[in-house]
Amino acid sequence: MGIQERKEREKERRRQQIIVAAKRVFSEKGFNKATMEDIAKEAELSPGTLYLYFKNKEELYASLSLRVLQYLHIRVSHVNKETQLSPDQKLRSLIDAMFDVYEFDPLIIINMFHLQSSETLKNLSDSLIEEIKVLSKTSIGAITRIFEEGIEQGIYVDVHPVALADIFWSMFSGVVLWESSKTIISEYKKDYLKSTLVTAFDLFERGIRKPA
Amino acid sequence: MGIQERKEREKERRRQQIIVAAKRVFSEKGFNKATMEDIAKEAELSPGTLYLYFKNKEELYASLSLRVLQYLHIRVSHVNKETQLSPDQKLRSLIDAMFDVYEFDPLIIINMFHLQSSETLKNLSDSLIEEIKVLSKTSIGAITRIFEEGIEQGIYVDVHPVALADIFWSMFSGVVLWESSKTIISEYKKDYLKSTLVTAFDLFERGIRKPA
Amino acid sequence: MGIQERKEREKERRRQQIIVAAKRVFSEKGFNKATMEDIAKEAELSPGTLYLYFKNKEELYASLSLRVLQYLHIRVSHVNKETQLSPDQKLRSLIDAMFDVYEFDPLIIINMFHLQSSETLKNLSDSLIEEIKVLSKTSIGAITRIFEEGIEQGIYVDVHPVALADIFWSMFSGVVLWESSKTIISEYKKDYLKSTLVTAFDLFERGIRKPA
Amino acid sequence: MGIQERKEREKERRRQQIIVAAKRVFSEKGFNKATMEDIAKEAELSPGTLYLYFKNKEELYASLSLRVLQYLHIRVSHVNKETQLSPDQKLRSLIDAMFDVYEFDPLIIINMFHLQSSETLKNLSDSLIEEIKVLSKTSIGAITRIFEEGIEQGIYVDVHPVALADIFWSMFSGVVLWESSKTIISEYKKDYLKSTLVTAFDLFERGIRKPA
DNA sequence: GATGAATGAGTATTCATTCAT
DNA sequence: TATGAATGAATACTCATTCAT
Repeated sequence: MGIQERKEREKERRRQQIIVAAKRVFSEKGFNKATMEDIAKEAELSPGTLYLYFKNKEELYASLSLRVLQYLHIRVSHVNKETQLSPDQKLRSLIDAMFDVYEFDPLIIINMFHLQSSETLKNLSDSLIEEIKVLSKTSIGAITRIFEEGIEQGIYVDVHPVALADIFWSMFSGVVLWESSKTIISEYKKDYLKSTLVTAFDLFERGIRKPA
Repeated sequence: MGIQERKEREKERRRQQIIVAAKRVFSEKGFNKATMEDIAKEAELSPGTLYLYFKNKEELYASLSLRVLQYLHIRVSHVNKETQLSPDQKLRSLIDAMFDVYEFDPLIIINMFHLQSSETLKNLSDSLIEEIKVLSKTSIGAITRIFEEGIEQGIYVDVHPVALADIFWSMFSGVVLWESSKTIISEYKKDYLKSTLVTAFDLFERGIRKPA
Repeated sequence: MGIQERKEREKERRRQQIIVAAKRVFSEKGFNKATMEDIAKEAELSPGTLYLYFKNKEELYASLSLRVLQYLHIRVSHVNKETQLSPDQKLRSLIDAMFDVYEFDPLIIINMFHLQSSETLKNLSDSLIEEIKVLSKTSIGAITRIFEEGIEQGIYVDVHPVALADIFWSMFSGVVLWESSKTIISEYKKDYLKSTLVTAFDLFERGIRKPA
Repeated sequence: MGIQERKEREKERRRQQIIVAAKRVFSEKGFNKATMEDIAKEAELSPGTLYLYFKNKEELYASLSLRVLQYLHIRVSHVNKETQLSPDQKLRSLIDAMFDVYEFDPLIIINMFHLQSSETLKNLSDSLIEEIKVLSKTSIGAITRIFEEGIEQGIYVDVHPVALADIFWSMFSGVVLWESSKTIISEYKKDYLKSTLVTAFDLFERGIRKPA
């Protein structure tokens, strides 16, 4: 391992250290109430150091969403590569992947919608925006292809596969968001979320399957 | 009309004037980038006046969500009162109501999740929090009853009706959120949202209906 | 009683009503934390009405001090007019007057030093400033004359009588201020104040009396 | 000198720089009319920096009084330690100390009464309040002991020594306050203050001394 | 690279004062 | 006279960001 490479590795380690701290702080306080100093303290670094690794607060925040997207991308691409699986088996696999995405970072999905604000996007570097767009597009693309296959094989109803993919993702994030917010506003339990997700995916499957 | 009553009316008019301005400004800039001065200017009032009608910025913001909830509540309650309708017809009616909710304020649904933060709730008056909770609960309750009926009559699959109501609402808000964010992140069109909603509700209906 | 006169009387009643309310509020909250609305509420009037009787907040505040000064003036002048009294008897009388001044408004003496700020004086009407100056001067003048007499008669030590009057007043207000502040900063009791005043006047008397 | 120590020193230097500026600005404008920006400008620092050294405006203000109290404490304690001095000599020494306190900061004594407001105390950190209380108590305690000695030795009149100490301090601050306020309200000269203090202390001494 | 002290622009909120009714 | 809704100037305080060390 060359010196260059070791440095790269060290640098990446620091980035992760910051990201982990940021995740904790943002999760607890939300974007606005969380201060860069809070995050620096949590990461046991100085505020200045944060700026060596992230252009600004918005970009640090966005990179958290990016991590989930990256994870989603990996899992979903993998499902698609298993050519020997039937569409049904792939959908099962996809749903498993979604549960893993949720386990990977249950709270950050909430925050992914922060990205929507065009005011937010203004402060992100073009390369980061590009990466987010590409990951979003390819992940949704991979999901789309699963449904496409099912439609082609006459198993799923004849609906535009892109719409199916969008609805699939919307339902997933919608349930996560809604159940998370309910835990605060009303008295529902968090454990309830997973069972709701199971039911939701169930309904979805039944909804897209062609009647025999 | 007595003087007292006229004053009440005038006061309510002012509140609406502020709410309308706030909606515009918050929609355009988001909660944080929107300043109270922006809103005051939009409402053609002075900043101080805003505070005669709303305790603080958070409460002004929350009252926007409240309006949607109130509208939702009215529409959904109404559906439930039409006892002569079959569950299927009620579901149709409910879906129509959701479209109207969306038309009523397409952007503010996004903001409803701002309420989730417990930091935000701290700054709201107890009475406002109470009202939000009650409206949320009764609206979801009314939706739940529709599904309950369908299940009792053996038309819908035997799933906990509360879960159905949650998924119904989650799917709706998930699609609205996701499509809204896509219009910025990628190049999809806004008009696409409605057709996605139609498809989503379609799938949902098919998913919950018992196979013949 | 003519209409004119009745109006005058009514007007004076209102002024007193406001002054009494202001005294209560200023005493409790201090000049800065007290708002004009607080005072208006206490007086069961509207904020606007306050401005019909007092130019501004500073002037309302100053008029409280003026009242104490007026009372002081009356009491002290009266002592001086009793020509049949010996200097010693007059000093006794003066001390009695000081106790009455303290009883008249124990807290407002604290506030009299608010007048010192030239920034404050800027906001007072010339006539009010003039009145304060005249009352201060004549009251201190009357006190001075008592000591003057004692010195002339060889009873009191040969010190400039104006200085004696200043020290007399300073000691009085110093004790009131100090004991008031102590009740908050440390754990002394308020009742202690009066006995301290008694001792202080005692010392003063002994201090100015020529040794036999 | 280690780095740690140098930093400490630098930090203390900054605190003093701010305190000196604050003293000037508060003296000139009073607590309310003085703005944090005024003080920052006077200190040639940014407003934000002030908050790195002082929790808030009230605490910055209180720390000025603390300085006088600290100086008073040092001087008064020192007097008391000189065991070879007679009570009379100690009183002389004490009076000299009071003149020095006055020279140290003639205007800030006025402000010490700002502390009295319980509203003000609310905004101070517990540790600062504690320090003020302790300094007040021990300083007054030291003064008390001087009088105690004189009473025990039969030189001074038999009055509670705590009351003597209170009156001594009240007279001092009363004269300073009154003469300061007179320089504005009427046309007296500032130089007059010192001679009044001399006379006041003189009277006090004569007052407490037992007749031969 | 890392630090953390300093910055200073930005803003929610208050409240004395006004004025149309 | 009296009102009280509306004003809008004023300001304490925060915090993302920078940069000398």
